[in-house]
Amino acid sequence: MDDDVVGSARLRTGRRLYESAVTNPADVPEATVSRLPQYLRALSALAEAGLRTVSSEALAEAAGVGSAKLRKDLSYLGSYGTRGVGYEVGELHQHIADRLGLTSSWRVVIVGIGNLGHALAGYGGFASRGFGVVGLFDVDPTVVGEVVSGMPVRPLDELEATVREGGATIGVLTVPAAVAQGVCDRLVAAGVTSVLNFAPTVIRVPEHVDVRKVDLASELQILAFHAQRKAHAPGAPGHVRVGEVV
Amino acid sequence: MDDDVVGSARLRTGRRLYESAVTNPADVPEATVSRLPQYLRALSALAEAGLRTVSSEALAEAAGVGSAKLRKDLSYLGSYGTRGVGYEVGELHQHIADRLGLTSSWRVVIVGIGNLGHALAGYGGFASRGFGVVGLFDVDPTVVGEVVSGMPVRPLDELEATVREGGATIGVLTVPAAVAQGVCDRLVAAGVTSVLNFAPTVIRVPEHVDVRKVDLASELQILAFHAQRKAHAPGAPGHVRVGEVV
DNA sequence: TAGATTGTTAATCGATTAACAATC
DNA sequence: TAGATTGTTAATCGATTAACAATC
Repeated sequence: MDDDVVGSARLRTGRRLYESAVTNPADVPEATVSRLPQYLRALSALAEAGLRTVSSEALAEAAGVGSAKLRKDLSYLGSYGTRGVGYEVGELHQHIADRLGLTSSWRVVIVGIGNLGHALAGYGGFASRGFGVVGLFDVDPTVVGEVVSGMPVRPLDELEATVREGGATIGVLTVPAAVAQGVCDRLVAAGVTSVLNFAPTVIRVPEHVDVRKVDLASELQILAFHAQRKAHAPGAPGHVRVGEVV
Repeated sequence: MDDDVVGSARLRTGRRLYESAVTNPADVPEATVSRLPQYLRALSALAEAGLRTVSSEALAEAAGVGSAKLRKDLSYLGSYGTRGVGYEVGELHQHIADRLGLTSSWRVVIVGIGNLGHALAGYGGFASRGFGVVGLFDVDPTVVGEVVSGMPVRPLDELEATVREGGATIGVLTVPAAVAQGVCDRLVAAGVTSVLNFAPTVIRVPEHVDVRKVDLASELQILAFHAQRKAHAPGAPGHVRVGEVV
């Protein structure tokens, strides 16, 4: 699990000593990056089902996208398919996992061990995918000391020391909105460069830090928008166009 | 809270009897829809801070976007600003809330009361935003009957009856991937038309049903991709270009 | 070789952005 | 009126899609 920094240069298959034809990670479009985890999951499922090779058509179906999009996405990573045959399931899985950095071991801290923090700390998907939780933190003295999934909840004071000693680079924020920015600043100061923010607020970070936001309320509101759109659509039951004489 | 179907036609401000110039909800771009909750949140914060009016520049700053994008987004909803002045905070909040359908009361069921289901059931943001939880479900007999946030967990058998009687149209899936499709099918058959899927699997639904997916593992993997990109970037410590003679 | 399927091209579509005329 | 700020235009950018030449 502990590959070195130039991990992707390793020559597992004995092919491609020079990767000049392969796109740089920086050149992979963001929309493509966001779909790589889906492809990885689909490939895992296909491997478990015993398949050795898969066509772009079948893999796309399993991942819930169109086959043209899938082939375009994979083309950004390089050419790992065989015309007339398809993709070798295990090999493609390995390539994508490499590109996603899942062959490194990323160290994660979770700050805010409320309901959601508890749920995330107990999430089995961390370890199996190259993510190791190295610290759980909370301010609440009644929560501090509690053991969650085999790991004690520490006081917030110990945040910086643990991040530094544990070498954590990913921070998960499950704190109230009001304190999210402050906690984030401390994480960044201690060396975290990637933040997954569950707090319902905008947080600002220096340019070298990545933030992704997961927002339950927003997701529900977007669903509500479309539900309302359906209800108001012409032809929908009870729909009346504004200004229309009924 | 219980506005009727033509709620957005109500004439709160006495203006705009005919809305012909205003875009249909169907015409609001998806990217814009996904930002409306952020704007709503920013407006709430500004209102709490006592502001009456706000410029696109200041609102954009609070929402974490550019001002040009904000003005373009708002233009899809209609013209609620005043040139030379800005937007009236309360009025704009009301308009966006209307468009998102938050003045209706959406009924929600949550299926799968594990760690994450617990967290969501206890989430305070539901009620305050026009979402009412009308049912919690699990298959596990040791969980069924437990009272979570004042509501008893019911056996899965009662899913259809509760969805129908409660008039739920939104279903939240916090079940294992293996059973997600089956539970989703039952939700849809019972009348749910919007699904928020936390299960790490692709689920298929009829065309009239909306699905949004929240996926912790994917989010972490996307962060890992960018972290790896940073580590491999030219100039990064320890970076060696593939094929380069060191 | 014939059939199958990739990888790539080019057209289309949708989103972002800067600039500025309209107008309060 | 003069200053400020919106709403819209048009250019640019990025993502999607269908079609098909390349090739196994």
